[in-house]
Amino acid sequence: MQEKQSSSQMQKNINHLIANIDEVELSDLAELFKVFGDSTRIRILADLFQGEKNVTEICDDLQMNQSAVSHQLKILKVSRLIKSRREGKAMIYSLADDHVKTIMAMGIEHIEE
Amino acid sequence: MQEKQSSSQMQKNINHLIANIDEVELSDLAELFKVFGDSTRIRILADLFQGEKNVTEICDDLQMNQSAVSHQLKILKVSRLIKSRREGKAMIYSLADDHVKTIMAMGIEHIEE
DNA sequence: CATTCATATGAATATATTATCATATGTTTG
DNA sequence: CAAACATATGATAATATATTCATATGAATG
Repeated sequence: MQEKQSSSQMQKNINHLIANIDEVELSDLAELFKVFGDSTRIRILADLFQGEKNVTEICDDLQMNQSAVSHQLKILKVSRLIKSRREGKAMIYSLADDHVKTIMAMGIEHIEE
Repeated sequence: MQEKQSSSQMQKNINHLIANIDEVELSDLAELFKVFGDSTRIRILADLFQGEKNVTEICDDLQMNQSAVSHQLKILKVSRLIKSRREGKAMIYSLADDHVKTIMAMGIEHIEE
């Protein structure tokens, strides 16, 4: 039976959850944030907030060379932050899910204080 | 006058907010995530979820040398993710605010899928 | 006030990461 | 099916980052 929790109760659970997280998960967590921690990659993510785009469009938007962009797209893809599909010659990239949005929104809140 | 928003409406605003974020803020955002993106630093943060601790305690918990820990504490401090106060000879560190918790919780949600 | 304890810091080394260049792969089209 | 277009990839060089070592700073205490 799932009881609804008060906000402060939920906060306590988060504390407990994180305080007791194992080393492997912490390492995965660091890896995840490392992916967000590069300005090329975060610019790609922000760009994809406008909607799905192919590689050429992303290069144009960021004013960066295609190879550099492709390398970073691969890292974002492996980390499951973006997904892709082929459309003819082009590869169309888009954000993988809403976690990307939430994580970035939290980050923005922090820096805007 | 502040109107309450539906969840989907809020999501749209976040999209718009991030899609139109300027280069400087994106760069700051990358810097912020870079701080989370190191396993020593994230282990320190997780350690501090148990409550405030001095440097020696953190070193013991992480089984790491004092200098390495101090260097990383400084980075966390400058990024305003932790705060410190002196207590006699010791320096007591603690998490700066709830954003750290929220950001890490979002990250954990992502990797646990 | 000299010593000890706790922490911080600078320099150096080791390691990791990114962008670039050259080229390969995959897809369409004449 | 050869050429053109779109993207991916491997190697390399440039740069950034973390840890270690040695030492400095700062506070308590006999």
